[in-house]
Amino acid sequence: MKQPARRVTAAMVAEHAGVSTATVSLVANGKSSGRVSKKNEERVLEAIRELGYYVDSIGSSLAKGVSSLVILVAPDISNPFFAKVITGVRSVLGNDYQLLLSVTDAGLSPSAAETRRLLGLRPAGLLVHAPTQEFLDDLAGPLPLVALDAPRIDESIPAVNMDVAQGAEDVVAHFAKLGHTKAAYLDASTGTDTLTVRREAFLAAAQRYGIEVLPSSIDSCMIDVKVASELFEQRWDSWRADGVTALGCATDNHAFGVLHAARKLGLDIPSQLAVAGFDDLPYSATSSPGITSVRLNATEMGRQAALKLREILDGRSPQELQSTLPSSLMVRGSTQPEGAR
Amino acid sequence: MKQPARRVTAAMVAEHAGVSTATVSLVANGKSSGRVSKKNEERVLEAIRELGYYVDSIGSSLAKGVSSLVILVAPDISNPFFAKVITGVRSVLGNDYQLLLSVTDAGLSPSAAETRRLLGLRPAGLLVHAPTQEFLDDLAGPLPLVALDAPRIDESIPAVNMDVAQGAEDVVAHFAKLGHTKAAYLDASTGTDTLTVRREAFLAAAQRYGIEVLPSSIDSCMIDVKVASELFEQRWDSWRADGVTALGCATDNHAFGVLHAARKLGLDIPSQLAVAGFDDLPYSATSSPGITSVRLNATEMGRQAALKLREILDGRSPQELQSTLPSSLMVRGSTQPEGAR
DNA sequence: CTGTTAGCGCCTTCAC
DNA sequence: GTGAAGGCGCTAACAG
Repeated sequence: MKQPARRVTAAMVAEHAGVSTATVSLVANGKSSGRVSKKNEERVLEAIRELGYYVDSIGSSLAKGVSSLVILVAPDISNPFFAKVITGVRSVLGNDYQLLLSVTDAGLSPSAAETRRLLGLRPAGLLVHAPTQEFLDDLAGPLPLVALDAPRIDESIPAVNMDVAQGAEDVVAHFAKLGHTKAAYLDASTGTDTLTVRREAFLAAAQRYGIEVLPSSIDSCMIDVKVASELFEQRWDSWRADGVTALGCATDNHAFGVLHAARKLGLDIPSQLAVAGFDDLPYSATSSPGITSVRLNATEMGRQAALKLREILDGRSPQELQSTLPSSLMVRGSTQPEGAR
Repeated sequence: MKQPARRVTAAMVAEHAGVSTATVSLVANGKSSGRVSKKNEERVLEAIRELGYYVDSIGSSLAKGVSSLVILVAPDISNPFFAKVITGVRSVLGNDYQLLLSVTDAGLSPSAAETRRLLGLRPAGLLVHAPTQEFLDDLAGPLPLVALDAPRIDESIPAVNMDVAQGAEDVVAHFAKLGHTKAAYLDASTGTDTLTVRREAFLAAAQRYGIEVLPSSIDSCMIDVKVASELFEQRWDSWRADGVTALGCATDNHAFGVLHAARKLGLDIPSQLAVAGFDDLPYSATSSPGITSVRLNATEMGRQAALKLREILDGRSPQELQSTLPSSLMVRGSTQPEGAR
């Protein structure tokens, strides 16, 4: 398979095989059955192989008005959680669509300009993780789209969510059962809805369970171990003074930061402070102490989102427009000493 | 900005503004200075705003023969390390190119078919993380490309690497200084070159430093905390019998698995076994014990790779075709008790 | 300066 | 079952 100086076009293949470009198109797209004679089909296939031809998706997209691209818009790829989502998506999309990720800067939703560039690619569909309403407004079109992890999104938009509210409630119930009466909450400053829901559900549940969370015991920072560590180190004195003995974290990354700071401060987890997070990262089970965390099934979320998108792309409307995946609380050493379990 | 049913094309804008499509193209691409009258330019701008027009990159790419896409091919996105690479790349690419990630299944290089689909997009350039030679062969063209983390790649291919060999040597030297004489190595089974270099450099250094690494003390598994944990649990008895007191891990993820298993086995790290890894993941500093690890500057790698690519895209040839970034050993509790440092 | 023209590579009618 | 022709939206080259 020698590499020709020039791109191999369908026209070259057609000439080489002694057929027209229409026939080449049919064969190359697997639409030949019953429309192209066996003999010509073989010839074309042969020529394709010989010349190393592949369909130019630019020309194809232009002609068809749409590409075979599915773009997964991911505001925060640093979350290891995300790799699992991709695995799920890929398992469904297979070879029929080409999956590409669009990553933005740390936790930020794409700007309007970036959104337009995305649309300029004429993707067949979009999978959007934790979209902001603003982003969806920018999109403003009938583009097939499924949102992931978008708990408060407009009901008309297909979405797959995780039951983080239940997770937050489980955390609080767990704290209550352990006898805590004063808690703090370390929020993430990226204002995605899932984080808002986590916080609000935590606070609401706290009230129900009679756990006090003072406004001064709520703070937030970026999803970054180091930043979280520094923030906690700063705030701990005051929280301790307030009588805080339990801490809910918006993400396991925050919890890691707290663990790190605690070690530095000589603060014992969980006897002096119980810490719980969300996401159940792979590392959460293996840290020391292990982090009690709300497990979310990322692979399944990716899978279901891709399934919904395919339904839409195939012209069927999804059975359930929005679905919610269950969460479960993984109790580990950061809230409860090993022996007590 | 009302959304019309149909896509807004340059022709519509031209009509609306009373100019030709060529003028619209010039203005929309910022190439109007000195070629379009102020008056017409304003009119076009006005029309663009009014209609909500944006350049269709499909049509544009077709006409120009190349897109403004830079595709980052990433075999293993689950590595948190990777998010940093992206940050670095983005900081250089800015708005001039559109960065998209192509992800494959866990650690595998793209298949030839996937590669062709990638090429079908006519990317302006490719950034490839840990490419296999096979992948580069499939590419077979004069496409601007920069490899990342490809220590053994053909010298004619621009690449940015990290000095993992030095890192491996540092680990061994550290072990030697601590008095270890028998070590094991837990390799990653994804056969990328950087992993081969890590292992070989480790073994070579071990020989120089008089540390014995029995063939039976080398094993490998996927880059996955759980899998690594299970493998170590299985092998530890035999390694201990061989007198192994130090363990080099191909990645911090492996080291995490080992830590996890050690806790289960009641094995004390580092007094019974010293463990070191590569990558210095954010979690490595905050686990307990912290993991001694070879730090690699991922952000800088992304930045430099993007810079090289830009040079190529701008028609300049990179000053240095290949460069290597230094690594540094972060010593933590997994090899040396806190007090001893 | 500005408009016209001719493709870029492909797919989809529409005749044959 | 096949080929010729038109057009997707844009840009570059060329006339005016």
